Amino acid sequence: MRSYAEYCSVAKALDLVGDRWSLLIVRELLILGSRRFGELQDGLPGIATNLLTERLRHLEEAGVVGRDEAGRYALTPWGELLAEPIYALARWGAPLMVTKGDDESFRSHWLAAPIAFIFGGQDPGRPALIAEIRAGGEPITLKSADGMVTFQPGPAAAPDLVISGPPDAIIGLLAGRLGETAAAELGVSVLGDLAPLARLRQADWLTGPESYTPR
Amino acid sequence: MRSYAEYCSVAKALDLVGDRWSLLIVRELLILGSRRFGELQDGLPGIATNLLTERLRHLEEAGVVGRDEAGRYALTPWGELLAEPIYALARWGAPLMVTKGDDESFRSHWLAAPIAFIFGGQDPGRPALIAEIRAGGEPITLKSADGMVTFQPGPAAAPDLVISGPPDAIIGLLAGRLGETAAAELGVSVLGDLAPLARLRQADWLTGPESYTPR
DNA sequence: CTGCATCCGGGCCGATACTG
DNA sequence: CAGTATCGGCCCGGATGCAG
Repeated sequence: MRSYAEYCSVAKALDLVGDRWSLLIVRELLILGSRRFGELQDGLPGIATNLLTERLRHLEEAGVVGRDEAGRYALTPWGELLAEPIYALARWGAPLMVTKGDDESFRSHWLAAPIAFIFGGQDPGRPALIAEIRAGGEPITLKSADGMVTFQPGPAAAPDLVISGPPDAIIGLLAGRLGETAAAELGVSVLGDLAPLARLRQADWLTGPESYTPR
Repeated sequence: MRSYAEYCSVAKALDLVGDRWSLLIVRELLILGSRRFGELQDGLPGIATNLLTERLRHLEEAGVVGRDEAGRYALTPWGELLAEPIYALARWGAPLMVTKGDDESFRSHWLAAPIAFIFGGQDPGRPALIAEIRAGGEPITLKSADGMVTFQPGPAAAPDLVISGPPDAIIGLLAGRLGETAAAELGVSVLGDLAPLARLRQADWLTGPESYTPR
């Protein structure tokens, strides 16, 4: 992208990561760690290979992305700092997540951001729990331990709870916006007890004031 | 911009504000409040008028921007929430601000972000102070009162301190990266006592670890 | 003067084919 | 698997025109 040529930090940041796809490439590396070209491509449905190549080269030049011994792409320490702007954008876009359009693609690891907001922070009183979430594609694991809730891609070894269903309904259930019966009507099936999960929840993500809802 | 069509909060946010210029339009409205078309144009050097029109329409449709009684553009409550992602981006891009290129345009109100980081937070022990900063174009005012430092566009009525000079040197001085003599060599002139200003400073913006410096 | 609409050249994007 | 090459089309940039 052509530079804005402004002596402004926002403009300079956008000069580096403002191109189409760039921030989504960073999102992939942020959530999943180092990735190969083909893995990135899978997490960016519809991206053209030449664009992925060009963006990666550009991000490498800028010092945002590097390559490990195995030739896989990974964020540099400076690139990791993009977590803040990206998660801030994700939180801002949260009201747009109430329903999933049929034409929209989905990868289960994209649930990392919602999970980070809903179960964020530390709380010593929070019960330990391992939940496996199956929202399509590869399952993901949500683990509560030592008062912290963490996200992991991949299935859980010994889950206390397994939740399966469409992603929008699962987000509604996790966020507390939908009850178990309401979620069940939307196709969510639960194996195990949901009550401990409700005690993990911190934020009212997606349940903010009406006035913030777009349109 | 064409939609990413992903069920992901980041992608959906970028569907709305990921176009070229969009976030900079929001930056203008965030810093300066409601603005007219021509005022926006002045704060976005190089934007084509048709693009400004198109972006404003798009942001209006999305519920990010509205118009007041006088027909001026202003952020909606939801649009105001973009402050977080935009300021996060600004902070991330901070290491790129050490020097100003000659080809880069500058508007003094863009100093709002640096000032917010350098003098952020509340601190009851902070002295009261009014400083006028002349970095080119319209002066801006930095006011410390009740432990908070605030930014205002426009000159100060009764400043305790007036700082004039090129923007990059002024940022270096404000951030504490440059001493008064070093800043003077770069063309900064100071009227009044700088010592109280140094006591306002909170963050080590732009003085972070070397490893974060790109390239 | 402000706020836009139109037009056009060029560059960026998207899709597919192709190669080591 | 990891890109490179190519090409049509859309978006961007800059200039111009115009109505209130």
